[in-house]
Amino acid sequence: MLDLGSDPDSDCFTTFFNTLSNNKDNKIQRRFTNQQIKSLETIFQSESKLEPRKKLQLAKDLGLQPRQVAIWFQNKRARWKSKQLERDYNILRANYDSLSSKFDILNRENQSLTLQLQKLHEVIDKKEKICSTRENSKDSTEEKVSEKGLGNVSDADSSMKLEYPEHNSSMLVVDILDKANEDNWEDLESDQLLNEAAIGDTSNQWWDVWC
DNA sequence: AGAAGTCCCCATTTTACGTCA
DNA sequence: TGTGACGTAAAATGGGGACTT
Repeated sequence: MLDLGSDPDSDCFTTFFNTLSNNKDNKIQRRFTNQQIKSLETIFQSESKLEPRKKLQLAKDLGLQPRQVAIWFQNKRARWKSKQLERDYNILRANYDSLSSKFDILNRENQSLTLQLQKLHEVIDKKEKICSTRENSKDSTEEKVSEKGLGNVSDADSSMKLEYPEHNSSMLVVDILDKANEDNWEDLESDQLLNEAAIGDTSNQWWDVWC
């Protein structure tokens, strides 16, 4: 290997070296000059495939064999394709990461909502049992009063009225459901609903006024 | 229809050259 | 400072498919 100690990127060096190689081995030059590369790159930017006539003209202009020009364009297309593949991969990877992140957020939200729903079902069941017990006990008392001749009580009066007292700090579950039934229910944030339902305030729960 | 020529793509090899111990 | 091993990019090769004549 010749080491001339000069800038290997300079045209002078390359030309000189190629000349040496040509004279020594009587072969065509192996490395193209910077000027040749520049011309080839410029044309490649506008057309990645060369027409035969243009190829011959370009080879003549650059002092190369037409076959060399054709090979250069083939290799250049391969290199460009490889780079493009890398760019596409990076774009797809970024999109995937973004979607994956969103999926994780939605998944966690879904788990949280499922848990909250389960708790609500448990509370409803519990309260319904309590209501049922109280109603039975009230009915038996009224039967006793009626037997003592205090008058008949109409069904309407005896039926339990579901009255909601004013409750500023919490939203009733029916309100939540009404809200969810609106057209824009998708806009409701789960956190908002949970906050409005005052799940965390055990001293003043909406289900305390259920009966 | 099929043989010959040409071009291109693709995988692979060869070569040039920089870096580092 | 010289040198050989190694890695990498570029140039070249060869096989095979598609197309034209």
